Amino acid sequence: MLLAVAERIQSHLDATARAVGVTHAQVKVLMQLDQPQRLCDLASLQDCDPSSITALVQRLERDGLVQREVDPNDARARRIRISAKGKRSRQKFLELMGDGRAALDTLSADERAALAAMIAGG
Amino acid sequence: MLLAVAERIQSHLDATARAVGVTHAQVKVLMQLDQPQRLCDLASLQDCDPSSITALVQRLERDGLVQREVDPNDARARRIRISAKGKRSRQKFLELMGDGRAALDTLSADERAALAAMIAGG
DNA sequence: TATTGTTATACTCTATAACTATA
DNA sequence: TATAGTTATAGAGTATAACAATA
Repeated sequence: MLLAVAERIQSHLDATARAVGVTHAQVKVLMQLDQPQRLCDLASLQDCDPSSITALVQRLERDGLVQREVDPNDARARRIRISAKGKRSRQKFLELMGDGRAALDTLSADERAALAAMIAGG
Repeated sequence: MLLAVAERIQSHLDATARAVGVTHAQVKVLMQLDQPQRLCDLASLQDCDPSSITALVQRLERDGLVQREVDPNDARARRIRISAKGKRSRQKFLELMGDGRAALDTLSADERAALAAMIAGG
């Protein structure tokens, strides 16, 4: 049941990202770029392999949503910075997404009550 | 916040599926095979393109988790049936997954209360 | 030597378009 | 003509392994 809700939120998230012209994974990265982040830090935050982030960031850069710059403190590292276009995409996504409550709209009152009790009592 | 919980459940789901040696998408299909299903019905249930299900089922069949048979009522259609091995994988997944409550364990009591209120009142 | 990141490669999921076979 | 399914192709996400540059 909790799983069904998670699936529904996930679908809502995917659809919203698509409406903005980005993917779910790309949005997750954009969300973490309030400050420029090193690539390895992004990998830690997303709990995935650095090579995956390299690929992801390459697509974000290709689409003009981020810029890469050398870390002034470590010539090995790259800092990823969100662009103006990236900020617009992120903002648009958040507006469309709301707080995710829309994903609960398909649940009945009974289902919502049961779910709330489960979470509160978990 | 709701989104964070959904992400956490999603991760738990992915990790559990991986532990059983299948993918999240494959488990979702196995869950819908209490009765044999036609491929086009699986596509509807998963809300995805039939060609995606064709590919997915090919991998499930390769791994011995399902069998395909011609629908006796329609020579165009194929019925997908879960195998004994598939049932064991599904069972193991459900046992490891529990009811998904484990995904809530990282939330504080305050967070859980806030989330429960949001769901109940949504 | 250890860390940061990239490249090469491979696999899964997904979609679109063109196709075959059957209804 | 419409429906069920497949194949070809492509793009995204992910991982492993081997590698280069820097610390």
